[in-house]
Amino acid sequence: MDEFRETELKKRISESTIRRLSLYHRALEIVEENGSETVSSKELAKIEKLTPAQVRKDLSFFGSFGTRGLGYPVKDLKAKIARILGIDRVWNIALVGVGNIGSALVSYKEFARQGFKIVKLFDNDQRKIGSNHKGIVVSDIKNIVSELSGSEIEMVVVCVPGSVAQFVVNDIVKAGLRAILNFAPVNLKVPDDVFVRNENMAMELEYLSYALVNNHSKNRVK
Amino acid sequence: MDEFRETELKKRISESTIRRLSLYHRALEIVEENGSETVSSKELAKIEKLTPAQVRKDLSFFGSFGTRGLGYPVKDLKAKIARILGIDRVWNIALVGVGNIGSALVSYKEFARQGFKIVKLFDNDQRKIGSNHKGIVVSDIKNIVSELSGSEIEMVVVCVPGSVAQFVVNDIVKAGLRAILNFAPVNLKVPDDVFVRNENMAMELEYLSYALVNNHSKNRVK
DNA sequence: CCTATTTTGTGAAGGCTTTCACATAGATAA
DNA sequence: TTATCTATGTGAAAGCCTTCACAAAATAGG
Ligand SMILES: NC(=O)c1ccc[n+]([C@@H]2O[C@H](COP(=O)([O-])OP(=O)(O)OC[C@H]3O[C@@H](n4cnc5c(N)ncnc54)[C@H](O)[C@@H]3O)[C@@H](O)[C@H]2O)c1
Ligand SMILES: NC(=O)c1ccc[n+]([C@@H]2O[C@H](COP(=O)([O-])OP(=O)(O)OC[C@H]3O[C@@H](n4cnc5c(N)ncnc54)[C@H](O)[C@@H]3O)[C@@H](O)[C@H]2O)c1
Repeated sequence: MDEFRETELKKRISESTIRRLSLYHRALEIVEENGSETVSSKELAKIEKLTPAQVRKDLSFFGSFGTRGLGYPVKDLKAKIARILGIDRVWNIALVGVGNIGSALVSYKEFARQGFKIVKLFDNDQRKIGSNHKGIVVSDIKNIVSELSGSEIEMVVVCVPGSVAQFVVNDIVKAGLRAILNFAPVNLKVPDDVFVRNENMAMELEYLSYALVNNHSKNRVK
Repeated sequence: MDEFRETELKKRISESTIRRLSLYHRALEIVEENGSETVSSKELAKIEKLTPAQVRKDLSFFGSFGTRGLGYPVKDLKAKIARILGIDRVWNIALVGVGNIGSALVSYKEFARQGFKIVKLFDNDQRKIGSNHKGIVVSDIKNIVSELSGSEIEMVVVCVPGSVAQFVVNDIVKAGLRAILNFAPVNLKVPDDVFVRNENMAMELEYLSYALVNNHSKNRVK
C-alpha cells in the first residue's frame, strides 16, 4: 500500500512538483463542490493557472490516476494526493510566540479543518504564560524541550522575534522535532534532517516592488 | 543613472534571482551591524545558506560591484540592491480585511521601517468601519475604487476570506493598481500587467507534512 | 617591484524542469 | 462492433538555472 512513498520511487520529486500538488488538492476541492465526478488536466490547470502538460507530468511521477478520454476521478485523485502529501491524517502542532502573528494563526479555524491542529502554545512573557488562547493555556518557553520531547506534537510554528528565533529552534531540535514553519526573518541553522519552511512577507513585498519598478509586465510594449 | 533597470538589460532576470537579492539585502544588514566594511560572496552565501558562485552570478547580472581579492563594499552593495529592488523609497500600501491576519500586519512596525507603509484600511464590517487601528481609520470597502484611484497608494494587501477575494481584487484592478499581496487561499485572476504574490501558509504546512512522511532528509540512510 | 594570495566575474558544462507532441487507450455513439 | 473522439501518459526536446573552474584583477607582504 506504500506505492506513492517517494523513498520507494527511483526519481527524485522536485520541490515545485510538491508545491503544485497542494494546488491540485485545493483545485480538486473546488471541483468537488461543483459536483463533478471527473476532471481533466486542462480544467485543473485552468483553476491554478498552470499548463495541462504540467499537471499530467506531476501526477505521472506518482502513478496513472486518470482515464484516457475521460480525465481524473475527482474524489479519488483528491484522496491520492492527500496520501502523497501526508495530509490524510491529523498533525499536532505547537506554536511559539503568541504575539500579533501567532494569535492570528491560533484563531484561524481553517488549519484545523485541514488536519493541522495547534494543540500547544509557548511564550516567555509572564503576562501571557498561563493565559487561555482559544482553549489552549500558554506554556512557559522554559519547559519547551521537556514538553515536546516524546509528545504527540511533530511540527512547530515559530512566531517569535528574529533575535531569539535561533534559540527557540535549537530547543525544538533538542526535543527531537523535525518540522518547523518559521515566520521570523532569519535563516535558521538546523541539522540536515530537520525541515524548515520560511514565510517571508517582506520578501514578497520586495518582489512586488521590483516588479513595479521594472515594469515587469508580460505584455508590456518596449 | 538607470544602469540597473531590467528593461535596459538584455537578459531576463529570473524570479529566484530577485528573491535571493532580498536575502542578500537582509544578510548585508547583519554584516553592516557587525561593523564590516567589506564582505565576500562566501560570507554572504554562508549567512543565507547558498553557494558563493550563486551570489556572484546573481550580482553579476546587474553589474560588477565587488573588488577582486577583497569582496564587496557592504554599504554600497546594500544601497545598490535596494535600488534594484526598488526599496530605496517608501511604498504606500492599503490593506483590505482587518481581521486576524490583517490586524497582525497593521501592528507590525518592521514593515514601515523597511519602507512599506500601510496607510489605508478597508473592511465591510460595520463594527470595524470608522474604528481606529494603529492610527488609521477603517474605510468602507464600498468606496475602495474611488479612494484608491489616483491616490499615492500603489500596493494592496488582501486579507479577506477566499470567497470574496476575487471581488475585492477586481475593484483594486479597476482602481488602476498593479501590485497585490494575497493571503486568501485562491488563485486570483488578474490582467497580465498586474502582479500578484501569494502567501499560502497551508501550502508550507503541507510541504512539511510531505517531507516528514517521505523522510526527505538529505543524509538519510537507504 | 615582485610574488603569493585572495576573491571576483563569467563562459561553459551540467543538471533540472517545463513544454512539446503523439501514440495509446478508453469513452461515446450509432 | 466499428468509427470517432477525447484526454492521458510519457519519451524527447527545449529551456532555464546552478555549479564549475579558471583567467583576471586587486591586495598584502616582503
Ligand atoms: N506581525 C506581522 O505581521 C509579521 C510579518 C512578518 C514577519 N513577522 C515576524 O513574525 C515574528 C513575530 O511577529 P509579531 O508581530 O507577532 O511579534 P510580537 O512581538 O507581537 O510577538 C512575539 C511573541 O513572541 C514572544 N517571545 C519573545 N521572545 C520569546 C522567547 N524567547 N520565547 C518564547 N516567546 C517569546 C513574545 O512574548 C510575543 O508574544 C517576528 O519574527 C516578526 O519579524 C511578523
Ligand atoms: N488567520 C490566519 O492565520 C490565516 C492563515 C492563512 C490564511 N489566511 C487567510 O487570510 C484571510 C483572512 O483570514 P483571517 O483569519 O484574518 O479572517 P478574518 O475573518 O479574521 O478576517 C477577514 C476580514 O475581512 C473582512 N471582510 C469580509 N468580507 C469583506 C469584503 N467583501 N470586503 C472587505 N472586507 C471584508 C471581515 O470583516 C474581516 O474583518 C483568509 O482568506 C484566510 O483564508 C489566514
